[in-house]
Amino acid sequence: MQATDSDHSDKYDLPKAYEFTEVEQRWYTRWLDEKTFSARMDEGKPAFAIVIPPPNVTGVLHIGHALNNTLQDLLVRYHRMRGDNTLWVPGTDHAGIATQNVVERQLASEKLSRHDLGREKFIERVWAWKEEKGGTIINQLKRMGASCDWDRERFTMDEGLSRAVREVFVRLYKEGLIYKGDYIVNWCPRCHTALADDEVEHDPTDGKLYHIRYPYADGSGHVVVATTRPETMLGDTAVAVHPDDERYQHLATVGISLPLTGRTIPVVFDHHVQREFGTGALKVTPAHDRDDYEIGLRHDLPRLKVMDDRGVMNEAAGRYAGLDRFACRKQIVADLEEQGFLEKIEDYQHAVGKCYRCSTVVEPTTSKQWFVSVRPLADKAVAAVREGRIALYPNTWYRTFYSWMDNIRDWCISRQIWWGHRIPAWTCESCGQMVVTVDDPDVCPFCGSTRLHQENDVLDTWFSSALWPFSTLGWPERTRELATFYPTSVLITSFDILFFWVARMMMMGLHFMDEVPFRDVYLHALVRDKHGKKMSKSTGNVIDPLVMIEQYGTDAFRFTLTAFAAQGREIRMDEERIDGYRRFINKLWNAARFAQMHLKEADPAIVALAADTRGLALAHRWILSRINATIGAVRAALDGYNFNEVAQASYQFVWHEFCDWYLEWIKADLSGGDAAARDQARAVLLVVLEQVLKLMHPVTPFVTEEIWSQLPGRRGSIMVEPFPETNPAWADEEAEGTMNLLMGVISGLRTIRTEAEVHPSARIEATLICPDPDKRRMLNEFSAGVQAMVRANSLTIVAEGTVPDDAGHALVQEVELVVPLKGLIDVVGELDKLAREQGKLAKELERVVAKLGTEKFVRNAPADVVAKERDKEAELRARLAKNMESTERLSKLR
RNA sequence: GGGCGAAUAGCUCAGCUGGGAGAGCAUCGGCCUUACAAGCCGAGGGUCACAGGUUCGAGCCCUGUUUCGCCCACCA
Repeated sequence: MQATDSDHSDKYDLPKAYEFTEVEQRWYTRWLDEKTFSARMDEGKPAFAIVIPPPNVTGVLHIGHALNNTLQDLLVRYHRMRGDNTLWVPGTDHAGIATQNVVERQLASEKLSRHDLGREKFIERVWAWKEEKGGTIINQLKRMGASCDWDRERFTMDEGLSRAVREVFVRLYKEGLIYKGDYIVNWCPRCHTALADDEVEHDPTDGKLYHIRYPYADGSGHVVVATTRPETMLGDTAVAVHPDDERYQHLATVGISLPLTGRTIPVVFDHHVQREFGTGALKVTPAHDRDDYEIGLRHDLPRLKVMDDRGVMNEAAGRYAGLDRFACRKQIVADLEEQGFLEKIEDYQHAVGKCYRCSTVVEPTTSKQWFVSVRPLADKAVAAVREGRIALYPNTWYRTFYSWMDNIRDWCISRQIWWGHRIPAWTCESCGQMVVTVDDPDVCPFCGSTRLHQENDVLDTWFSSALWPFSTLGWPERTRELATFYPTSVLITSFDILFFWVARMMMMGLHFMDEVPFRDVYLHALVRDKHGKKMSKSTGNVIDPLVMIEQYGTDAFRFTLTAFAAQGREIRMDEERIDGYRRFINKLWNAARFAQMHLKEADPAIVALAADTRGLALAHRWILSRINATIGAVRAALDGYNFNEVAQASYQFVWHEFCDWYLEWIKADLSGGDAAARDQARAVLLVVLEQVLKLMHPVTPFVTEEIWSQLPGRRGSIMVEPFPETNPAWADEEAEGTMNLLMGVISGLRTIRTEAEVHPSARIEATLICPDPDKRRMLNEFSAGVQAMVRANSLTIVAEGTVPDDAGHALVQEVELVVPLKGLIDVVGELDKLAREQGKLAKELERVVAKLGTEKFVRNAPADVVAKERDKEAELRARLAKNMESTERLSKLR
């Protein structure tokens, strides 16, 4: 350990401040060397498996990944310690369009395009990129402390997974669940590919609404249609109106003369048309608009494509051919204007679909694409969720899940890019048959021709990730891993890919494995900045996990993420909180340092002393009872995915119970002359510290491992220690009750000291007036402890007495605290405080009395609630009386 | 248009099946009390968005309203 001399003192073996950087590197390396993360394939034990949501191979770790992987690691470490047969499968996704874009940008800087290289060379180039740069995010996950079984790392395009993709494609095709069809899709003219519906983002955009006169074919008048995209009128093949719209009934036989082209198109009647919008007449362009496409189907309208793949007008656009779609729009508007067809132009805000990768305005267009018929697959997924075979956390997602699944459309799986799984379908150029096989065919099975041409398209990236839970375990082979770990236990992911990914894994898993892919789905929140804004580079509010790790340490960062991970939709990350938890980690470190100072010479055998709980002194029984409660709370929180409560419970215990009270209380025993008391304190201190470390290990693996390794006794990794279990012998209500009284008295006396501005190092004399004999006995028994904690020279405990005029005074659990303070009392301030307190007490008492006076309350409320109210009344009356006494007493001093 | 979520201390958030409003940070006062000044001891601070309702009792359940955020959707 490299620490400066000033950080050390001879007394301690540990440096004064926790040096996380060195500790983290040292331990992670060692864990890897010792293969502590590897699944032990111990089939006799319950299996616990998680597959990582594979980050894009192009990715760099952002705070969402950090959260996602912290929560997974938390569960994995927890279950590993519980002795489960635990596996966490890591890996990355080939991320078709994203990765292709990265490499294309690289090429562009060399003034090349992928077409200059050709398909094969280009793909080689992408692989080369992947080998060189693709490991970034994996290394970053390691910095987070992720305990994945790295020997099992997978990539969606590695050999086994590619095999699984082909297998699935072929089977679905043979079952008739994959088909190729002419369909309207979202086309990105820049990426040159079709996009799935959910790959299109709709941004509100300021545009124009053009009102155009469409003359009747017989010249008897015109109808006005409104459109935001006038260039598409070249592809209009009808005008639609609502069937019940009386204004247009006469048009059934007339027809429309399409401006600028003179083509005659029919008027059709369709319920889709909103009568209230504009003039209630809608131009129909089946080849370039999704709704119009549907209308076209219903009325058997021709589909006239007027643009090509690049968004440039084609020959069907007549004299507009060759113009870019937006240039064409201008020209059309100018021409309409000139020829008197333009009625008006309005400013108009509407949602424009944009490519999620490059933000180019998407062009709906018809083309040949491959689809999965999802209905039958979706039904299985819905059934599994309805029957509780898959549970969603938080449960608010059920409704959303069902409504999405009910409205699901066929999934367009073909992409016109090169990087990805090329569709395993060949067309025979001799006989025209389609051949779909897992292995590349040499000859056409229909005619024996060798002239086979494979589809150019690749599959949507999500197609391979939909198979992830079983493809990573070796499917289609029937591996031991599959038998052992499928279905996986839980999927932890962000809710924004519930439909992209989670739902599709359910469909594929149920279809091919005949079993759910995971039993639980935990959807965590999106991380935003502390004002609730999305983090983005342009806003400059990005919190970079690696910077946080360097600045505050991985454990502090992980603890923060855990503390924020309540079951909600958003997390507002505040860097100050990370700093706060860094202090917490340091606090734990120093508590351990203190313990170490007293334990390093201790014989590990003393631990046996802690087993006889009845023989232990109060503070020890109390802390064991508290750690026991904390263990229960942490386990329950982990089992219910209430991660924030895991953090909350450990924080509260470590800082405010273990450090603030217990360590202070046992200091006297640890360094006092009573050997028996000292050994007992050492024993319980060690036991509790061990429990704390194990309990916190899943959240803060590094610091706990480091401290663990320094404790007396021969020790292996804390990672494989059994996770703490509640112990009924530790639960001790009596000890807790007594300690609560003592802590209350101590706090009360400290308050009196502070308010009278008694110097912290000055000693006081105190008297406790305690009518209750039981409490009096307790106070007498632990008087030495109380005196030490409040720096009192003497503590007199009496059954009754009067309070001198010139004394600090308080009432705690029916014990009066009296501290004579000659001339130190701020009489005016005290009176003021008493008056305020009196007001509060009186008001509260009034409420309680009224409540108890209500017959219905006494009759209807449970007995314990009523009893509680009665106790409260008595207590309030007593406190009020004491308050008045004090007021009277102090008034005399004024 | 439909759906979902949020609104609690100055800030960021907990508050699980209804039974005396909590934490961290920030603020104020006092302390280098030998584990930790990255600390310790103490104090102040809230009409639980608003209006109704159910109930003996509501931050929590119901209805409506406002503000903010997100998702879905075929108003060109």
